Amino acid sequence: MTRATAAKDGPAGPRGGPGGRKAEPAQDQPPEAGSTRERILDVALDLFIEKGFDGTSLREIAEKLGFTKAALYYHYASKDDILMALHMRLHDVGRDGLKQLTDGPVSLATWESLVDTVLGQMLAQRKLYLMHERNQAALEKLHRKDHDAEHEDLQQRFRQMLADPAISLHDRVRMASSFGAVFSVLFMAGDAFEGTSTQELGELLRQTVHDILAP
Amino acid sequence: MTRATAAKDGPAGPRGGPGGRKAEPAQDQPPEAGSTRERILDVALDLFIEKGFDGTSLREIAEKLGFTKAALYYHYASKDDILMALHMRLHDVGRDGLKQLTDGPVSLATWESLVDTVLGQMLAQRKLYLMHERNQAALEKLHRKDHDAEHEDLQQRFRQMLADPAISLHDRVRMASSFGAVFSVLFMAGDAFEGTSTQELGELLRQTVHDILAP
DNA sequence: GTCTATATAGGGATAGAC
DNA sequence: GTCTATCCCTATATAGAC
Repeated sequence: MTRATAAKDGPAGPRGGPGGRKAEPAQDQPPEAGSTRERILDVALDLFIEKGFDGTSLREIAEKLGFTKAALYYHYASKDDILMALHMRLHDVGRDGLKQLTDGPVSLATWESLVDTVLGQMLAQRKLYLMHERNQAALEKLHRKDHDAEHEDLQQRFRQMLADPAISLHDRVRMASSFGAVFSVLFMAGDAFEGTSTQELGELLRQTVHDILAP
Repeated sequence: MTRATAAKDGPAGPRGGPGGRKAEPAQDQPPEAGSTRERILDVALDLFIEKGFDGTSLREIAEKLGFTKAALYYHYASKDDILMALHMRLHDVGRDGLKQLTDGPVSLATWESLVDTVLGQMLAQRKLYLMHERNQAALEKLHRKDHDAEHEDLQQRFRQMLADPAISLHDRVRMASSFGAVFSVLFMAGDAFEGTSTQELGELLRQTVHDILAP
């Protein structure tokens, strides 16, 4: 395909630090929108969805960007690093949603509002969620290595709540089902709902979620 | 990609068919339960779920079985062949369910009975479905190569119906959601419902599905 | 920041002995 | 049916030039 020549190749200097070279500073800086670093992620995101993480080679990513494999290593220390960066994108998105998660008991009402929040995020960041869904094995492998960083994954928290013995089995099935409703429409239906506006789809799904959780 | 040289259909192993050089049992026979061929699939199934198809090496499979990588090639011509054999297991299971799929119009009632059928199959063949869910990229790649064999996949048929313009958007969302309910409880909830009997889970899910599709 | 060239590892697959 | 040994290829990753 044609390369996305965005005209503005970023300002000089690897601010924040190009992946783990010998002794580079950490890269916790805010990501600049059109930077090469970000463009790499955009391309990788598409390929990881289409061919899977393992099925995608660095050469493919580089070629789509118009340069060679080796150049990627200036921006990311490893292939895993690219996956991790994409994971962090989702992590940032999900942080807001997790804030409303108190440590207290979960009611069907709080669950509904949680699912509503996540639904909004999924509609806005569809590809990011899709990539995660289709590369769970690779992501788990990644997590095993970096067992630092608080693993308050959305997925993990969800599963915890679904296993909460304080909630009746009936309700837990409904909770899981309501999430599955959203998930299947957005990520498993192929292009069956492609022509539908996100707004309309969102409304229909919110209503569905509500009905599933209704007593 | 696999190598381009040499013959593609390596005549290895006890599969019948053209070119099988040894006098071995044909492949279209009923699979013998405890046979090495079946044990290979059992081990591969677990590993493909845990580490993904690409993340699993033939060496790993062989080691779990107590012999070496090369021995696998007596039973299967390639790694893809193993995946395909697992896919066929599911194909066989799904055939019954697809029988009730007429070419006529789909009502919510027929959809419900279809989901009920699939639910039963999923409860009985949980790992097989889970493997498919977690290796969609690899399976799609496989399908591209073998563009023979009628691909009336369950997934494909489902998506077709969900895109049917003769059905209202509202109903199609409900249809997808009902499937997602089943899916999420069985495959996305981790071990949250591990302690629950399949019967009880089945009943709760059938009721949920019914409620989602109810007018 | 990107290139060429290269090191290195691991995987799938084959040949032929037993 | 399984083994050892080997081939070939592709992939990640590194070194150093420009």
